[in-house]
Amino acid sequence: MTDDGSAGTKARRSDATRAAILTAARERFAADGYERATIRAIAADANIDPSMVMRYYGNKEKLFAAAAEFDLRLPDLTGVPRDEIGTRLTGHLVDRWEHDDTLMALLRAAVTNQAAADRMRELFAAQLGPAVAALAADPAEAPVRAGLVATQALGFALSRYVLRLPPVVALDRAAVVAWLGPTVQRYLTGEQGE
Amino acid sequence: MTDDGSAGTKARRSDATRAAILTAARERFAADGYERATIRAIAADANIDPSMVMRYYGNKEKLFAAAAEFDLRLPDLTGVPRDEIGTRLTGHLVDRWEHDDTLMALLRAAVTNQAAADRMRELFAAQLGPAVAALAADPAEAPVRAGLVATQALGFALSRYVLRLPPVVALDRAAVVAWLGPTVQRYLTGEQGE
DNA sequence: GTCTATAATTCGATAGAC
DNA sequence: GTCTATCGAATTATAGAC
Repeated sequence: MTDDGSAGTKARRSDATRAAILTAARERFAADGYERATIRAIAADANIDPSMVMRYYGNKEKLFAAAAEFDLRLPDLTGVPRDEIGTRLTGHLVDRWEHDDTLMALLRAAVTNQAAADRMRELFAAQLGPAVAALAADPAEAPVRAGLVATQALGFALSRYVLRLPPVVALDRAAVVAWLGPTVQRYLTGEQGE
Repeated sequence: MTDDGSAGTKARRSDATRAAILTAARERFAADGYERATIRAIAADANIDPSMVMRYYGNKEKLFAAAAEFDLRLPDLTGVPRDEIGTRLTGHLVDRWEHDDTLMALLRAAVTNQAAADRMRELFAAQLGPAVAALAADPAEAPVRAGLVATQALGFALSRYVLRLPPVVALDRAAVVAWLGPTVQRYLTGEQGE
């Protein structure tokens, strides 16, 4: 990041090592949580020496910060038919959970690590919040609606990927969207108590 | 438990100590999760020597098992008007979260500890599952419905008490019931995609 | 850039005096 | 029953040789 070297196209040898460390870190943080994911184990997964992790990322906290960088990549929903945005958003979120370890790392770590919880709050405030605000009739209630969507999205991920509640694990993608989609739809566009 | 002594009404001195340990353990496990809740810290909270914790409960795992014993105390919903069971169940669950550290201890620990996750699965299978089955038109789909209720209930608790997402923390009890009640109602008695 | 050696802590658990 | 002392293991992090 700080030194581009002489050739712009030539990747430094260390870049591959850095990337390998990040991948291994994401997997370990996702599988074990913050405190049980050790630098030694991450280094072993990346086939390097533990001291290299320290050299590249300074300490465990900064390594986590780098590994937990995440973009929800929310699609633009303003053009979608209003009664379909719940299912569309639900489907997108399921796909993001399913194919990227980063959200799992963030979730598992956020339960026992303050910095990770801060990051998670920031993620929803900076990414989900604005997306919901763009859809809301009344911008003032956008934060609440985004928060409600978060409860269902996070609860689904917790139940399916962390706790592995059998009936929740058994649902296929279509069933998840069919069950959770209307809930998300109501949180985005509906009213209390109906 | 194993020795009643000579007088049935006289509590042994050790009973108070055991209870103090359990209370402190629940608070620490709830606040810090399984690995960060140390036996030393629990003993300090209970104003006793750390070795006493080991003497009474053997090891950390058994201490957690004792501290995480929990009863959801689900009310009988069979007499409640069918369209009100969602709000009734939601209100009850919020109250259970709010006034007992045990569920928080279980949730925080379950994210990084296998035994705690097993306990959480067992809790829902043994307590929420049957209650939902008693209400379901088709008993075969009761587990799925109970699982869906779990995703929303756990996601709410995670967002409000663990991650402390500001918009979710700001909701008062009535708003929580008004927003989440209909969701739980649909999971209990409704259909997919509507 | 890479690795060895090790410092400095912290934790669960045990042994044994009183 | 209670406490002191400590073991053995594991962790993050650093210093320094090559």
